[in-house]
Amino acid sequence: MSATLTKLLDVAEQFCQTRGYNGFSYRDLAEVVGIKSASIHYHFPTKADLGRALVVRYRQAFETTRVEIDRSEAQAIARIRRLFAGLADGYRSADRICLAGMMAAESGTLPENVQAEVRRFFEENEAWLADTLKLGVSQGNVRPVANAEAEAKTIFGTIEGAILAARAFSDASRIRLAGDWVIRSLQA
Amino acid sequence: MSATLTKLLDVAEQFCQTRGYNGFSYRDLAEVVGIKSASIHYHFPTKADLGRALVVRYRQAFETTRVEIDRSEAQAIARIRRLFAGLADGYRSADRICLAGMMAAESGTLPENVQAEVRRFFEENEAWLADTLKLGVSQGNVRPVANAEAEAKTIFGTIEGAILAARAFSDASRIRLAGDWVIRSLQA
DNA sequence: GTCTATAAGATGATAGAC
DNA sequence: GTCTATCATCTTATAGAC
Repeated sequence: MSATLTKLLDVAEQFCQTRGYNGFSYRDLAEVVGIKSASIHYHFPTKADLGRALVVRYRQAFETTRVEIDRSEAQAIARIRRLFAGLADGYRSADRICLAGMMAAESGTLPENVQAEVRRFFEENEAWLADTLKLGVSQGNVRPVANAEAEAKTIFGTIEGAILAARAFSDASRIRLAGDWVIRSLQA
Repeated sequence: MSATLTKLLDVAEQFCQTRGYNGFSYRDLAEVVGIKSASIHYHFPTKADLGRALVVRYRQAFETTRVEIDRSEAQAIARIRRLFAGLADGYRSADRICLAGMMAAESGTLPENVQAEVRRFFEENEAWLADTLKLGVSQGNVRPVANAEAEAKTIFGTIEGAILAARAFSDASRIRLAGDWVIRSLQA
């Protein structure tokens, strides 16, 4: 992967997480990366191509994160906390909300194949959360769950919503608050 | 309030909840309302004026909703359910997410005074939720809460996040799921 | 209140040179 | 890979007639 391509994705990701897919242009991108806007079309013929590449990379990064969490952490509760931290990471560093959360809001303006990648981001994280909930129950740290898949959806949405509110208030503590609330509820 | 003004706000609200503040133009608006885009500037000189008017009206509508809930419903749990229903209403009718949730995501591109109105929307609903939680505790239907204000923030964010995910999946059941989860957690 | 006309600038995108 | 040049279209906004 070329250095320019990486830089394009890095800057576009930041723009997309802070301003939205409809909130930045090839020109904005070009100015920061240091090439002309026409040159971006060499790497991403259409903006839809760029949008899709952004979600795919973001999704894969979280896949890597989850694998790393599973490798280094045995306890389910600790694993879940680590996923929350991963989601909050971007926010803390530069007021970035979750890329998939932003795109979920913008769904109505996105090409269908980009929307599909956004859904897959949710699905993969929720599936992992469901499995981890079951693990927690078997470890005795999590209260019995009637429907792990359903609870996983709500839990993931809770963190996504907390990040959204954190952005509105420029207050990262809302993410920690939500994480603590979820964990407490799972241990009750 | 003139009929055109109301229609402008109605259509703009729908656009804003489905495509975002940056996802529609005066032209889009004009086509649906049936006047020319230049005429919109008579009602809202700048798009920022329109954006602010949208949040203010949305905020006031929820104020009215909360007053009506308090008037007609005695039980705290039932009141909270009604607020959730109010938030989900727009979604069910036309895939609309919460206007304030959308704008929270788009914060980075919004004028500061619009952002302030968005924060106020969160604050007012969260304050009401905190009061209602305390009421529920005194009624014996809600478990003791250490910090009602903090819990209210997380609960509100949970519903906002659920609406976001519902949009991504075109699946309104995610909102009901989150509401049930919150209520169950409050009764545990 | 709504129109026509118009402006200055932005936007995504293409063609072809280097 | 990146550039210049160019495009058609869209965007917010203003001036002035009706």
